[in-house]
Amino acid sequence: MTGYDHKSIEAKWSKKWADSKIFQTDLKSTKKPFYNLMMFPYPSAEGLHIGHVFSFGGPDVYGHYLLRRGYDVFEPMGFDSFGIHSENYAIKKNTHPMKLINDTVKYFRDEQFKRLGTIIDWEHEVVTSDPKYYQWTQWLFLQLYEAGLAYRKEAPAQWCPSCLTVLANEQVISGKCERCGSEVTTKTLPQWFLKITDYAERLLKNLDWIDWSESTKTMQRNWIGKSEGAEVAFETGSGEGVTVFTTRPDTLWGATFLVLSPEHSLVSKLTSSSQKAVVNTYVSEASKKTEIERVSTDKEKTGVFSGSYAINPVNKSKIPIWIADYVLTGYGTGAIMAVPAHDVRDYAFAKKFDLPITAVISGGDISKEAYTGEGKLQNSGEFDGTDSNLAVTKVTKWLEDQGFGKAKVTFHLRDWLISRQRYWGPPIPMIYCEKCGTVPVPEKDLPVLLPNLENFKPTGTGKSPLASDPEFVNVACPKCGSPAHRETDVSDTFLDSSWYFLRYPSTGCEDKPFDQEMTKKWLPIDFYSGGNEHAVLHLMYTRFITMVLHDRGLIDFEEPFKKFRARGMIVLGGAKMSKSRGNVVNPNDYFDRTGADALKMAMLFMVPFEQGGEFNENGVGGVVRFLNRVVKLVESAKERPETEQELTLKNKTIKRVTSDIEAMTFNTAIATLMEYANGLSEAPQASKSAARTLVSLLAPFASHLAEELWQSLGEGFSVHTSPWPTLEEKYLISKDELIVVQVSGKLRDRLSVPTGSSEEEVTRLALARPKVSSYTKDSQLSKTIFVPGRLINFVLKK
RNA sequence: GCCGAGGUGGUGGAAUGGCAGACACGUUGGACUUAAAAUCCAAUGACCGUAAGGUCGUGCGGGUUCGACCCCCGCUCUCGGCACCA
Repeated sequence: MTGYDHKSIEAKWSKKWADSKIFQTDLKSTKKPFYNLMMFPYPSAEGLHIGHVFSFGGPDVYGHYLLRRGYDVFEPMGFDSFGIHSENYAIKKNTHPMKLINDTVKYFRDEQFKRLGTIIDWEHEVVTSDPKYYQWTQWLFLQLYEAGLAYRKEAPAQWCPSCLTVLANEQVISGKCERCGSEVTTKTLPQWFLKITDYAERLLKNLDWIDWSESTKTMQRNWIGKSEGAEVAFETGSGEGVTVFTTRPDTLWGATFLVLSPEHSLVSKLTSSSQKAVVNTYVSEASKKTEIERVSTDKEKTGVFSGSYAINPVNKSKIPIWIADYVLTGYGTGAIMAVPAHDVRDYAFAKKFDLPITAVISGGDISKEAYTGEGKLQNSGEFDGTDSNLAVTKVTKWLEDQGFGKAKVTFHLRDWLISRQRYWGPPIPMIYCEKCGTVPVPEKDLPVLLPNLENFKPTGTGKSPLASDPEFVNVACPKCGSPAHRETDVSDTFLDSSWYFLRYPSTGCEDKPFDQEMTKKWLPIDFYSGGNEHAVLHLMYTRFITMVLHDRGLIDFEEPFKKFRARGMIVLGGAKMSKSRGNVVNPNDYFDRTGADALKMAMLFMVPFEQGGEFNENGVGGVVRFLNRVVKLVESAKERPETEQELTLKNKTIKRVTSDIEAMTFNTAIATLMEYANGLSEAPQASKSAARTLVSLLAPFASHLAEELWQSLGEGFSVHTSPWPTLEEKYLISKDELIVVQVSGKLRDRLSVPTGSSEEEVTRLALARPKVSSYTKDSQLSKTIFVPGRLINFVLKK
């Protein structure tokens, strides 16, 4: 395919841009700061694939656009280089991650990123595995510890048998490891947790006002999973009370047995001697099951009788206590009151073990199935006849008065488990001393350097490879000086990325994680974009960390990202691109064959940015053809006044492209540019003025080519000499007879407007007009003008 | 099961309640060429018709409206998230 010489043009301009530092923002002197952030990648084996061109290209177009609107745009980039992804790749390559990471970062940055034509400011690069960075990740951990938000607990945790480490709740998807897809099992180890649950209510509440993609907010809301109900205490014969959580206190009179999870702390105490053997067997078997086996809904319920009984406080009936793994340890109190008549799970359990079922809500037929709908209470003492939906609050209040229980809010969100029994991460900066107990590493001793271990592979024993290095482990206690040992687990990669956006403006800072002045000036982030696969991972963690730093008085905002938009994903063969699936498309081929400009534009033209979709290389040729046509059009442009047709088209184009870029609908922005070029091509020669506008509007998308074309039309870098075009004249009504048919939806009205009226005039006339009910069937063309608060629809009559 | 987003030509996708299918891809025909590629021009939702023109068309069934891809009700399918969360 012949055409413009993309190779030399792109090489020429990326060099000139780099040499002149044109896209480096002077962070101190800026007047109109705009922090444009994209989720940074982890530099693993595959390199950037074509999906990255899409996900980085889109927000970068926005950055280019803002520059031309006069903003000082800061668009940094970095690498999330710690973590299991990178470590696993090193293992596969039989290299050491410390060596490997430099090569991969270099490849990503120099061979791939820098060819894209972005406005990324590489002077502020952040690499999370750099001690200069992770020193502050460790500092962050100490901050959390000081705030009482980091604690160590021996607890059963979700263990990935392939990654050989425990995982946070968020990193287990349908019982499988988020990273490798293995079914997780349970392992009990001492673990460090961060108390994100303390922030559950705030994390939920702020979702009401932050400007984020609705899809992301919904996922977070569901994940936080607030449910309101009551805690009720049941007495047992042994003197140990069992507290349960329920969202249906109105069904309390129908509770015919209690169920404890196998890990519940009272299991052994409440097991009678005759049941001991059975219970022990059941509990140990439950612990061996994988998460998948335990939670699969279609599996038959299992359980054993503990041998003891509890008293239902509301009707004093004696009910048996069972142990079953359909009750989860980590949710609520780990124990439930079973109301088989009105809960499908309890119903199935009661049927299987032949336990009594008592209906306490009218409606439904409990001989067939559980009735979970609404109705009137029955068999419920003084509450008989009350509507069940009203009874929830009434009974809760009554329980409080009687001292049986209290209102309680429970969240699905669990504390964030950050311990990883792996090598490639920042060591958790804690020391265990026999005399002083758990002692944090003093800030002055940071970073706790990750030792260069030859044998860094995961052990699978539940201990990190760091435990095998005596030089690392043995340390003097910072408090008393006596022999002590270090924590040997490293922290979760998501802790690294939970604060990286704070570091970018302050990368030079040696003595603190982020500079106060810079942070005030540049944060919170004006615009952030990335994938929804991080909705409950990275995006939840960053919000939590930001709130903590805010509460500690270190920053003055509590939400890190003013605006967030989730981009769609580019898939191939219906699947996410990954090396293991063998469906990775490398952009470098296209850089050589068609140029980065064409590739980036083609990707953005292919599918709506927030939706994503299937990669199809057929579209790339179309964009190349378009760019070639633009080159010809600009080359043949003539110095002459713009025609009326050119003017009208220009106004329409500027309007549309501007609003499309702001709405991240790049596909329609590009279509509009194509229409503009097509329209200008109708005349033998376009005017130079029109050509300039076209090039200016094209610049964010095909930056190298536009720069080259701009040179042929004028002087200097386009970013300085080609501001974003604005509508020079008001949107004029081109020809006579305009009729308004509709104002604000239902109202119907008609009026003629003189030729040459501006938007304002038409609007004023329309609003001043009393409404008339009439309708023209011969109305042919229409256009809409937006006036604050009202939509006015004009129909042009032929 | 629950929550969310969707269903429009051969394909990707456009359309504040107002000409459905913008813009592309593909296909077909034509021009240029010894030929091909590239490029340019034309056609391209389906059906009927030589044509002018007509009929039907946005997952299915209803409704609101002068007018519905768009709003409302009920279904259905696809994709994403959550899931024995009490």
